[in-house]
Amino acid sequence: MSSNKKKSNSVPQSKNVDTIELGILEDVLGFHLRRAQSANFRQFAQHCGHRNVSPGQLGLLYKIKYNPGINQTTLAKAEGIERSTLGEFIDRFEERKLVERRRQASDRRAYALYITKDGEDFLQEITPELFSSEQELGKKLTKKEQNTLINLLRKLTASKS
Amino acid sequence: MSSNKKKSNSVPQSKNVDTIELGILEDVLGFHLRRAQSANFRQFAQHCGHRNVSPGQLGLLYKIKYNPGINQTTLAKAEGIERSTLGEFIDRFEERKLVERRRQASDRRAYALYITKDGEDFLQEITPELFSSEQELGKKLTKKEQNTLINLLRKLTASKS
DNA sequence: TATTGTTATACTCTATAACTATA
DNA sequence: TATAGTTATAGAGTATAACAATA
Repeated sequence: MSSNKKKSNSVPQSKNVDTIELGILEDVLGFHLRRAQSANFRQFAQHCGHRNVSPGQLGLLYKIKYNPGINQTTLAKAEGIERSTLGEFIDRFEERKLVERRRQASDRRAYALYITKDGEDFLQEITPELFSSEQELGKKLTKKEQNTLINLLRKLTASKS
Repeated sequence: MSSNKKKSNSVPQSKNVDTIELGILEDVLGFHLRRAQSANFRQFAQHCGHRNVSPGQLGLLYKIKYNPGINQTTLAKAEGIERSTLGEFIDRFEERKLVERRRQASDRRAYALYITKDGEDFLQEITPELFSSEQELGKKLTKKEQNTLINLLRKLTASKS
């Protein structure tokens, strides 16, 4: 190593992640939402990753649990995804015996979706882990701030103004 | 259609998206973050979609602009993605002449990244469209609420407690 | 040996379009 | 004709592992 280069310099060789300049992004809500979502994903993976579901999949399971008999088109709309996309998720849930499709006499085109016993057990097991993930995610905020945040996000996405 | 079925019923055939039960999800921050992010993505697509960049890509472009000479490993860490993933984004930016890789005499393994003139122009054009997207995203909140929301998200993701 | 970046590969999430069965 | 769901296909974003060049 030549003498005019120092390995330990007061200026770090690579900028610290904490000190990267964000410029205009600093005031862009969408940017902060993405970043928060990313943090959430990380916590979720850490606490619930071993269950082999994504946050989105878990959301679907809860929605099926709380809306028994819902059909795929309705659920897809509620999730903001295409029917074809949802169908594949339901396929995988069915393979894992977490969800059941039942044909309806009233409309034999549609499936009514139900959480199975295994699905209920699965949710029972993952729920405390989800709460751990939530706690870790929100640990830099007071309880009051967490409530404020959730309320603002609810208001942001409310379909009725 | 048999007489014991009514087409127009007081109960809608498919549940309204607004009325789907969320149960426990109602109080899960991660769920609301995902939903807000999804709303953001929709607004972004509507206002900036014709520019052929995703919110994540645009974030990278701004970061390169505001951190000229940053290297790929540092940028990847700041973005929370793998070097290999980032490399592909930079490839595409370079093909579009938005970003330039320059070899450094000081460390010939690394590239220093710079926004090009075309990249600057691109950002200049898209920025007002991003602001429109932001405005639409935040329109259900007062200006004060928007500020509160951003501050809470900043606090949530702050690396220093 | 360690680090920067690339390449090859694969998986998940997503959409679009064309299709079948049913209404 | 319209709707519920499936299938085939494609593209974006992501990661892992192995590699070359350089430190």
